[in-house]
Amino acid sequence: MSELTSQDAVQDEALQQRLRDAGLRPTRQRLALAELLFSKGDRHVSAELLHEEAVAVGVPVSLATVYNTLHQFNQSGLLRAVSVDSTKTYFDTNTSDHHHFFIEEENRVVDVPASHITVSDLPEPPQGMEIARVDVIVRLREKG
Amino acid sequence: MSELTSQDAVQDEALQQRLRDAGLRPTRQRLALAELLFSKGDRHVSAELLHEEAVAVGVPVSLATVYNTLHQFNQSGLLRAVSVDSTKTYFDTNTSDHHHFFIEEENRVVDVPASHITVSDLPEPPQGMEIARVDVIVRLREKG
DNA sequence: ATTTGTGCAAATCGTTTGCATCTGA
DNA sequence: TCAGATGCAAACGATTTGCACAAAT
Repeated sequence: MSELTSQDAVQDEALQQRLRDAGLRPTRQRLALAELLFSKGDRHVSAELLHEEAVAVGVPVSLATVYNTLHQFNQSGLLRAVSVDSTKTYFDTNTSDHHHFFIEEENRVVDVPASHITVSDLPEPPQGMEIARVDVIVRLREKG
Repeated sequence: MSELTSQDAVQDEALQQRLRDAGLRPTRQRLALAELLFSKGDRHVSAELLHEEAVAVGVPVSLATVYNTLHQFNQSGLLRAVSVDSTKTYFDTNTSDHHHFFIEEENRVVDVPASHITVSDLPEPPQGMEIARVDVIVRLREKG
């Protein structure tokens, strides 16, 4: 059962470890979703899209499980939720400190190239509060 | 019918004009909602809250009309929609250029004091795109 | 064996829409 | 008069939940 020596098997092991490190059991579904999420570079996916992809590659997860999984990944730091347009939630596989472009016409989220954008002159937070994170959304429109 | 000389009547006229200037008929409901929105300083309201307030002061608008009205006000520049948490839309009566604090525990949006926050080193937008707006959300948590 | 995850369908929540009725200019 | 506005209830899309079943340690 553990005799495979292909790249796939090696990658599987890595993903399994990654899930374990996050405190999550490496189940079939979670592994499949993790692979879709993390083996194609940085992505910004919606639950619906991820669900479609999973079904397409022959892993018939339920939509509910996709939602559960995305939230678990988000909580354990494997993903980061991005709030841009109040109708859908997008999950970003890039968890490092960065900001986003949002193309309204296409409902698409894109990372701002690293190290760009400097936010300075931040105000004092109100009494007893501290800054958890600063999100910058650069909204784009077609040049006209 | 137009013999009132109280402050209320004067304010009503001002609101009526404001709606007319925005290209909207000053109907009973729109006037009532405008008054709730614009006579208490800067506010960040959800459709649900505004609806409750209207009913509370004896103006039984329907929720659908509240949504319509908020969107019309948004489109005509009287309000500005703020996307912070993907579940609800908040409308900001302050339409000037400014940014927001968001207190996650309480689901509350607060203006960042004017003139604070400088965003610099903005990246080039992708081909054929231009920057429509830059939104900064400073997410706050309780200090602990 | 026990704990944790999964699937399904139903429920929920915010928001939108269709359509008959009303109302302001 | 009559375009535009409103209310209601039904429709909607994204997300959550309850619970019986299945899989992982």
